[in-house]
Amino acid sequence: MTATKKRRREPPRSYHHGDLRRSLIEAALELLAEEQNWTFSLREVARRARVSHNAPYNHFADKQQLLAAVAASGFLTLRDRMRKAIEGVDRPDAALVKTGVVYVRFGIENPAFYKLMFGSVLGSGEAERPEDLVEAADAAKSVLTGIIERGASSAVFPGLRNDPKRIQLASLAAWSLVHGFTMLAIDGLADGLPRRAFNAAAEQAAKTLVAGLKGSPE
Amino acid sequence: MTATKKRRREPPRSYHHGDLRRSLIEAALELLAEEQNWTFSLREVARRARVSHNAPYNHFADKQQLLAAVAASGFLTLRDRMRKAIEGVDRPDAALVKTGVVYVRFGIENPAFYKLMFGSVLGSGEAERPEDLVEAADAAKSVLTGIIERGASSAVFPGLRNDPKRIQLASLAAWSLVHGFTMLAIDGLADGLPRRAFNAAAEQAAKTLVAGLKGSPE
DNA sequence: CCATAATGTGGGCGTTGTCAACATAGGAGT
DNA sequence: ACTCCTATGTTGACAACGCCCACATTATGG
Repeated sequence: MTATKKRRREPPRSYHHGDLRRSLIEAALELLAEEQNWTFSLREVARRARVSHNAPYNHFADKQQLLAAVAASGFLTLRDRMRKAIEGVDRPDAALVKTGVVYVRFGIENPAFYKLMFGSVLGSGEAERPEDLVEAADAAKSVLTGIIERGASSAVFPGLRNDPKRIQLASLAAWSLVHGFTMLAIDGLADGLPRRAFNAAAEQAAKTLVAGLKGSPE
Repeated sequence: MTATKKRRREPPRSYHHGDLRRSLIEAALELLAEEQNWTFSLREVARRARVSHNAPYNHFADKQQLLAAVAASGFLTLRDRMRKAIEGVDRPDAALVKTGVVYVRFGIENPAFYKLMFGSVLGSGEAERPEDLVEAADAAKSVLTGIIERGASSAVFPGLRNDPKRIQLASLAAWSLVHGFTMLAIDGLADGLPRRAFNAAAEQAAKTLVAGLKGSPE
């Protein structure tokens, strides 16, 4: 697919839009950033993209599916940011802390976006979870898991004993910590921490967990 | 002439309801449990309580306020469960682990309820957060904080040095861990852990953090 | 005993999500 | 080139929603 399509100079003023699917996702992202929630209507998204209120249904089965696509894109950019953040870092313990800080910052800087990623579809009680979304979420998690695996195999985290089961649990704990921290910070439940103290607090929290991983097994 | 009053009859179901406010909250809880989300309409809640679609507005400014009341009640029962769980436990480290497990279990057993507590109002981008709700959330958190304070003053968590600032951060980290773990578990992102493994996993995660707290300061 | 607040009812407005029917454009096969 | 198919867009409609209004009914206290 994506063979070389004829690049018509004709701008998308025609009846057909060109790449409406992407436009809709971008419009949704705009609204999300402006209103800091996803209560905007599908019709409003369509208006932004200058199409009729029913055009979106050619690309998304319903509003949920559009939100799911937005959420998936969020997980992917989050993954990329974490990857970039640890490009030069060798020590797994340092990398883990760094990743946590970047993760939390992403959430705090895009609160509504971050909440949407987890809140709009994943936990909405729908048994039907779009494949793309779950994949994207796993891709983000795999950054954490990868670091912990390296730490386990290089004996930086001796408590894990290089045991896949323990590694899995530790990764889950790490994700839990950063995810929970981010959520609480966004929700304004992180005590009276001033805005710029979040980074330090996140770093401290991550270090506490890493200290636990460095220790011997219980 | 038309306004003839027949007030000799007095069934318990009079024009006024009695305690509609509570009934509405209970109806909302029912719907929440049944549908596992809070997309139900305010009118549906009113129907459950057998009142007109406008009666709720005498007790709640809007739908959000009703959900906020439901959320607040959730935080209070969560607090109670945690308190009860550690009634006989003396050692702060054991109490902390126990509390975490109970916390996670509450969330997993009432997934939609738990998500509502954090998702419907707190993080909805509204600057206006009902006082009751924030208070109730703090009350739940205070159980964790209380344990960590005891651990700090009794030198079970020497890393904290009995320093209020460090205690605050550690409490936040603890809450982050259990909150994040619960959310991920609810969202089905906790790997392929079988349902009954959650307890063990939660316990392990909590222990890892506690191990970090027990260690010396960095 | 009645004025007034508290509480519940019915009607209505503008908007929403989604369905159905129809219109248009671009390609594939002949 | 012509036709037909399919992807994609449009308009129209409907029931349901949140919330506002005016009004009805009860409770209360001066």
